[in-house]
Amino acid sequence: MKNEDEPKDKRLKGGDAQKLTMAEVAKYVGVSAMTVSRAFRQDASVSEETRKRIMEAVDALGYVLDLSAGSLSSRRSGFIAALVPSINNSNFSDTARGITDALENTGLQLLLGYTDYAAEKEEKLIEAMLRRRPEGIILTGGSHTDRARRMLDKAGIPVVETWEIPEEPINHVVGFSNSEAMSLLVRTLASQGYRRFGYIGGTTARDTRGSQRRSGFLKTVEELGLGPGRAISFGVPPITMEQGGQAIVSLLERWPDTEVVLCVSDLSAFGAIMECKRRGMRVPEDIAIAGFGDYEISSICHPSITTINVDCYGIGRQAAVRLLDALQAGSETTGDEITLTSYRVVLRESTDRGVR
Amino acid sequence: MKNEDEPKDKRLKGGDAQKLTMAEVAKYVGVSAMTVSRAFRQDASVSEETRKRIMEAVDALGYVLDLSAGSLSSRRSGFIAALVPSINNSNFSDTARGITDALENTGLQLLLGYTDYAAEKEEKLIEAMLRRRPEGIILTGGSHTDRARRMLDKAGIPVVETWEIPEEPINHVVGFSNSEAMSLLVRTLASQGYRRFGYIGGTTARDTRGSQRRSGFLKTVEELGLGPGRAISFGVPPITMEQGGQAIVSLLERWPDTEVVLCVSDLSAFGAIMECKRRGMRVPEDIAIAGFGDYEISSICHPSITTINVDCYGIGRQAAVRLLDALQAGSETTGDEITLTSYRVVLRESTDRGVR
DNA sequence: TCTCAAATTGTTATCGATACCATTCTGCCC
DNA sequence: GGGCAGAATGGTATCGATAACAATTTGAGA
Repeated sequence: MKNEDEPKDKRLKGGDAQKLTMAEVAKYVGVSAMTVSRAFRQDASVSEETRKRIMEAVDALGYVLDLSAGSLSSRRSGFIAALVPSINNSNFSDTARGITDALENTGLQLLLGYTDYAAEKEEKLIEAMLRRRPEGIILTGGSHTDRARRMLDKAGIPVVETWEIPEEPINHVVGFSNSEAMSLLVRTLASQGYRRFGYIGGTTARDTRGSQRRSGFLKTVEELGLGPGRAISFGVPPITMEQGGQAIVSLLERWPDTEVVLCVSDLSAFGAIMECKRRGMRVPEDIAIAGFGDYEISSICHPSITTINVDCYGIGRQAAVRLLDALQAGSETTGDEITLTSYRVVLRESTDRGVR
Repeated sequence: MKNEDEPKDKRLKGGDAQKLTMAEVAKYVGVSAMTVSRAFRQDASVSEETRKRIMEAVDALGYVLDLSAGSLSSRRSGFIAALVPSINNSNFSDTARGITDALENTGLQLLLGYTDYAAEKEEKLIEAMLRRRPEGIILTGGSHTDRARRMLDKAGIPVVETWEIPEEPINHVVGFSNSEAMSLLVRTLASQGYRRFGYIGGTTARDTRGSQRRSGFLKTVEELGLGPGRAISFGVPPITMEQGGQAIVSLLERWPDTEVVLCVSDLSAFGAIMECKRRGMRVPEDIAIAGFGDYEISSICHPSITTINVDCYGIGRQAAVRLLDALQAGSETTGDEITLTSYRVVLRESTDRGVR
């Protein structure tokens, strides 16, 4: 046991270092590589004394475990893959945070990708992810290409679809009905006396949640006998604040007597409100506006925005927990139940015209 | 070559599948595993005809390449690691998007982590990332624990620090001086006649960019002979819209005659503006307010918010490009230059009192 | 027809850790 | 004191692809 603790600090910036392997740590300590490997895991049986010596050596040498080698032999990659439509949307980044938090201290790491609301990009990403042999995968929505479905099926890992209730779930589901949530908002506002409803959303092809909200809107307006809903499609999802502003202008040009406008998201609602104010209209006195998603901005801005609060973080967290459960259960599949997540209407100033 | 193209579609949901290996594809096609491996890369020399046959087999069998095995033997993980303070902040998610986009079609995949503005969490994440042997790593800021620096040094991979100009850069830098940017904003507003400046930011310990903005503010106010700056610390970074509102109340209680308030970010500025309006103050007539970061909201809201536009996406993109260059260059390190990214003052309604 | 370089394909060793099984050691009990 | 369970440790094969080199085929030119 020579005393070479200090490997002559020769500032080797980016170079020969990194050759370090478990075997060398083992030699340094005077044990076998297998024992070093065990020292890195908690469940393994290594004497406390040996582990301590090994960890000191690891520290002194600056060794860092190589998981890519480990995962090959153990057949466990330690990855969970998750795909969200957009990473810039705070609803989805909340979900991503929920996943990450749930994964903490499980030894699993998140591989995150964003699909840009495109099924083809999702397909490509799924393949890229599967090449890393994730132990489970979390998707947003239930709309996938055939090849994507086949790959997922073949992969034989638990799959969780989130943020909606797919008609044909692949496996696990953690989400809610966007259509019913929007329907609830329509009914709530209708019960407050609103009659002439408008809707603003993106062109539907890519954003399935958006199109479900739209159809929930249309269906409910009809059911309530409030005539055909006045819906505007504007821009490629996700629609921005600015597009929300442009859309409401179109809508009011076409149907000037609209009383209340529901938007596919708070962001477009905010843009719509600001545009109305800029044009001298008062919200909610002249026009009431509501959003969807309960973004931070909606409770802060003036007027504050009526919306649907969705448990974004909880969706991520629960999806990850479902996945962890499924992994624990192993092949004795626990049945493909649907976990419904909560949502609720949050009434705020933007639709508050007092008693009507 | 038996015709077993259709492996009797036996709906094997999550089970025995997945055993598929390159060798089996090879056997199926009647070539060696090596040839299959070559077929997956573009540069490799395989006859077009063979590649086609192999790819058909891959398709028919549903084989998915296993990169964890490949990266072990090729000694290239195909990962780039990136750490950002928060994934929920649109400035940083723009940066993450810039990185991802720059990585497209390079065969490199992003491993993303968020540090929650904590150096200790960063240290843990760096270790977790290094265990995957990334080929390069992108960090936010220049403040790291000693152990983190040592690990990075030892790893011998290119490191890019972003979003600020560290005093002691590890390697590459892509960023700008937060202090000077804030200073520019102060000077610009001073030239418009503002004299009594206030500042709102989080408690400084964790958010180094925030503290640089603060010190840039204080220094410049002093230099201009405008007396000691009136700075409020409020809340743990990142400070929210709501905290921005609370902070400006404190600030105005203490210094009621403040003319203009600069905020560490647009989000807190927005919260501050809304709170002022709620209390019946007019912005900018009674109090002018400015932010930092040029978030989408700032151009849309009313009044629109004066701010510093930062090229968040470009920071990510350029950081990734620097990394790719460094990887290409190999060990002939290309010198540790600093790439400065642009920023500019964007004057909007929230500080526009007309000619003063 | 023969030669030789380039293109294509195959063989074997290896990447660095872990699974699996064998071995050694410790200490307790009858 | 012998036997034996259980803890600690070691040896070897292996995970699934790719590097490196060898072997074979192809085709153009002499």
